[in-house]
Amino acid sequence: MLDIKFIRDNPEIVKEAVKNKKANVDVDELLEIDKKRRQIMESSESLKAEQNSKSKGPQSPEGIEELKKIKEKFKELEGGLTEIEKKFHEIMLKVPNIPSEDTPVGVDESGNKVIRQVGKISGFPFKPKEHWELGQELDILDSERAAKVSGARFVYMKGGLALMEFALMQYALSVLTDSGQLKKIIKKAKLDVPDTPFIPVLPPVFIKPDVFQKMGRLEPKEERYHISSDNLYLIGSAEHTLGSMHMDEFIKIENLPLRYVGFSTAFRREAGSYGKDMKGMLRVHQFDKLEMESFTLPEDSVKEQDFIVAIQEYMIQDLELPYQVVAICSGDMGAPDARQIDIETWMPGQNKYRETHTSDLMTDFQSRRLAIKFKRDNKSEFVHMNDATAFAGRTLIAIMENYQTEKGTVKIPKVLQKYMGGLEAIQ
RNA sequence: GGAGACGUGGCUGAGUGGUCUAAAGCGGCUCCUUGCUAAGGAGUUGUCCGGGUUAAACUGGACCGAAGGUUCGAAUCCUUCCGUCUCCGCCA
Repeated sequence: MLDIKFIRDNPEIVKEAVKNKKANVDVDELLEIDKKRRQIMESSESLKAEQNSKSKGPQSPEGIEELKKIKEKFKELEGGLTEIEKKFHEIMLKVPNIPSEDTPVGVDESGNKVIRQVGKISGFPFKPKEHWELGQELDILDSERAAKVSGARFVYMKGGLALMEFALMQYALSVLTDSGQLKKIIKKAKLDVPDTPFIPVLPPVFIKPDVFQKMGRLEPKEERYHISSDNLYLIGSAEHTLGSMHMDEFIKIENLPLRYVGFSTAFRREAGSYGKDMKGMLRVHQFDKLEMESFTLPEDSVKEQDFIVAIQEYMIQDLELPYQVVAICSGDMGAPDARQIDIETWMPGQNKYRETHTSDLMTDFQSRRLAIKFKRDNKSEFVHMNDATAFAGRTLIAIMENYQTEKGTVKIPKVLQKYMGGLEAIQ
């Protein structure tokens, strides 16, 4: 949510953002409703002030009659106010965040800009297979039985693949929780951010509807799993319950930046992607993800995102995977984002870069709805929030396809071997 | 899931229809005194939404777990929900 004062003072900037983000919001209507809302508020509040001052202590019968009249008038005004506030709030929730200045303007993914490509795409002396072929042949990925038991877009991950997921997560945790390694990353990327380690968290995977709404992640609802018996949603990312963890709290300024790394299963209905990426585990209803979430001072949030991207790149480089960094354009980014940067990792089987990581700079868009603040010079301000993928299941696809051999086996990246009992290949 | 108790400011805790503009204590902050691993005194104290202001000052309203309701008037009465605790049951 944006600050209504900001919208009042900068209607053109907001209109531009609405247009570039393809949001369906009438800013002029919003401002008109805001004006009306404040008018009603003023008259209803002064009426209430009158009522308050007159209703002190026991009343004479005439006094009660007079107060009854004030009450009736007040109720009438208040009814109108409730209605208009509801409308006001509805539109406010739809206003998207303002894209950062360096966000490319564009209507869809064709407007995204590749910032850099890193790592050499290695040629194979044979035709590289797709991950689902490798997985099936090595008996580490079973979609057929998963379909039988759970339906389409589910998988069983088995044997070396199951082990590799845990290895990947453990490797990432070892980097993110170690200030020494973070310091190295900061130095290498020439950044000026503290080396505060990420606090590991295993968050809940259920979330209440109102909290989901405040995170700006409830929509599109068709994408969410809803448990009607308890009116709860399944999260689509650990971000959803990590970001809302400090809802309605003041974070002490000396605790900023506050960084978390959360592991959870992510649930996605994948509505609207019928027939797309049906094979294997690229697009599934359920996958595991390690997610970074950080709360910072407003002036630090952009470098925080740069830092987070540097961490992502550092770890992908450690896995020796070729990738590209992509600035997502206004029309393709999420409504709560100010700046979205994706990392696409090379997948030789598909002969394409595919999205494996994303990084979202939310500025105060979420914290304003969630009321997450800090105090500075006796004033309260909203924190800024960043969230980003550390690793998700898709990275395993990139590893399988890049590390495959002619015999159809999959070698294990060096940095992961120690987390897999020294295993060097899945065969 | 069953039975019972409870939810008040940063914390402890009083308040069962009007004097609550929420007592008192602790903590925090500011100043004073004293003089040294400390003590004492005075003052101050939250959040949100309006108005006002360059910014403040100032000012109106709301907030006692949440949402509704009763009443001229609700922390206090009623309803629903959420949460916490105790006991029982079930259980990785």
